[in-house]
Amino acid sequence: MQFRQLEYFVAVADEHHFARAADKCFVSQPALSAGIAKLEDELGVALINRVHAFEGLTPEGERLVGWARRILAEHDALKAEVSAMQTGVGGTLRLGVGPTTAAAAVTVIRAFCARHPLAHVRLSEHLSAPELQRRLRGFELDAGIGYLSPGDQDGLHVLPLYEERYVLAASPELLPAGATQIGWADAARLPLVLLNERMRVRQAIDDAFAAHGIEIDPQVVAESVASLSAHVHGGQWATIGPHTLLSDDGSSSSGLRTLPLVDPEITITIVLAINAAARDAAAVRAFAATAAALRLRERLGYPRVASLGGGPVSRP
Amino acid sequence: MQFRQLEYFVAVADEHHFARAADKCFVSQPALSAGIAKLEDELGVALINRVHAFEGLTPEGERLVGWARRILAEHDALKAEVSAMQTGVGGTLRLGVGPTTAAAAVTVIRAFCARHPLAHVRLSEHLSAPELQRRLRGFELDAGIGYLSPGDQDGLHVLPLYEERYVLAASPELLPAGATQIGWADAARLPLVLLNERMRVRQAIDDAFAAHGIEIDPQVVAESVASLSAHVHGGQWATIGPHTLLSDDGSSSSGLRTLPLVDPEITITIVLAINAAARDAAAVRAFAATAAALRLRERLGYPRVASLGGGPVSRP
DNA sequence: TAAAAATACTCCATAGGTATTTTAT
DNA sequence: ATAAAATACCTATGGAGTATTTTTA
Repeated sequence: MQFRQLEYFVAVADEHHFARAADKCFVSQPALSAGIAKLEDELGVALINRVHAFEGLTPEGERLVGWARRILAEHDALKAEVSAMQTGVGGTLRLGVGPTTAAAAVTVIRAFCARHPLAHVRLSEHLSAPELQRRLRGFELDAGIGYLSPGDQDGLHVLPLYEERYVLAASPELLPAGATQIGWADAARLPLVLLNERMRVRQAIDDAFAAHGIEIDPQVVAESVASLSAHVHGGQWATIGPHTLLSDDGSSSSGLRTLPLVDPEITITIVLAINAAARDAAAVRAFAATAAALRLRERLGYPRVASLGGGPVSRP
Repeated sequence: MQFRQLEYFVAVADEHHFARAADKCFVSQPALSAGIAKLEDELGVALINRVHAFEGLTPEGERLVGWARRILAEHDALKAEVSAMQTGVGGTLRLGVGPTTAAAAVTVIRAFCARHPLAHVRLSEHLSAPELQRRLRGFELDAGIGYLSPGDQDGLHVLPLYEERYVLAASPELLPAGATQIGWADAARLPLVLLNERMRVRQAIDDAFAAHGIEIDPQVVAESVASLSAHVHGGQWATIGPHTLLSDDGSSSSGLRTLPLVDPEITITIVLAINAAARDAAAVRAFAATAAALRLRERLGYPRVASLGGGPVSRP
């Protein structure tokens, strides 16, 4: 068995196509076919169903591709360990982030890259919590930032980063004059644009409404925070989202107001999650250390100072 | 980089000798030397200090040998996964056990081998708690049974197995007639043979004595439970140890008596520990599942039925 | 016909063998 | 002299290339 053959196998599993996989591996198609055949021969089991075209992995292949990814990830980690000892932490960290965690991710990535100039980060964004977990467990990602319910932490290392608070954002004219906060029942009476029901944020919001016996039916259902912002800035809708994304930071001071939602105040803990088997890799250790040192709970805590501009403000 | 080269490197790290390492790998000494040289060349770093004989690993080698062991372990795990799917769980599980956990180990191993006839177990015995941890973390062992203090569990998966209770064992003539238990202060007045101070068991015993302001100075200090038994069966000494090893099970009914030690009763939790990165291997999963299913806490609980013979007794 | 994978075949890089040398104890 | 590792040199396995075939859509 060779590392090369495992790469071929994983490439085919990813590309669903022998010739494309071969391109990705910078070898000819017959070379890749031969490599896969050799691997199957050595293991004594078919990995890929193919009659005259790719038709998916066999059950054995499905199981083994995870091991192949793991071994390749640790092969990379070994090589990265050498350069980490010689020229500092380098290599590429594959980071997945949840749909509403951009602020935290940016903060950590900025610090990480500043401290480790040779390191690179490859971002996978807009990952739902289950997808984030799947990719972490399958060694497709090195680390992830997002929601993770306590029951989903098996096999992962979890470092809590900060608590996400929920706020309502809208043009001032939609809101009661002079209000400094708003209850869920009042929020339900506004024309709302919300994320779709598959997102963890939305589920938390629905739960908060449900606690008041309210079933919400937003006028607009969106798929990204950018879309939320666009709708809200038009002035016709209000939205609900994490304070890290909706609080006015001065850069887009279009007269938008944000009010903390109360009764109840809901929070979601945003964590850094790492596959337990991958945490020893140099870049992963460094990323986790950076994230821990940032004390995001203080930097991204609510309430933050609005209209000061210039990003997060650290408070004693 | 090839798996073979990593094997060569690990073999040299283990054997401290190129020719012996080559034997272990079933290749000629020059082939092994060339393989190591190739690996060092590819990584761009010296792994082994040698002028005209082996002189230890370089700092880089020291760090990388752990990665090499890990990758090789997972290489084995991948191959084992195939046979596990085809012919059931097989391969060899490298199990480390602490100095006084034979009873638990035997019980689990018996069940594991019965359920998975193709699987083999390679035992490393008499491992101190720190050594057990070191080998688990260094991928030299797949699983371990022993003591593990809560602070030492980072990077390991821990499954509590049962509570070890401490008893005093001696010939009846050394003990107060009719006693059903004995206090630490009374135990201190007997001629004692104990394990040495480096063993976790002994430390717990010393702590219990210390709670009464007693500093113990046993007449005999031994290194194995077998030695304890031999001394105690001679009739001149009493000893203190875990109930699983000292309680009379009928097979050696030489008139020995065991009394539970009280004031205080001390217990130590015996756990199954697994490297977090190794727990997905088929044999390791199977071993952990077997151990969990055994409900050792009930089977090895104290007090157990003495003088019935025939091993552990399960109680409702 | 076009597209996808396997087959045929050639080539050469390299892992591994044996024999020998180098160097230190 | 002995032991340990490196070097020299040879062999052959097999990985990778190009060209081609096979098979289905």
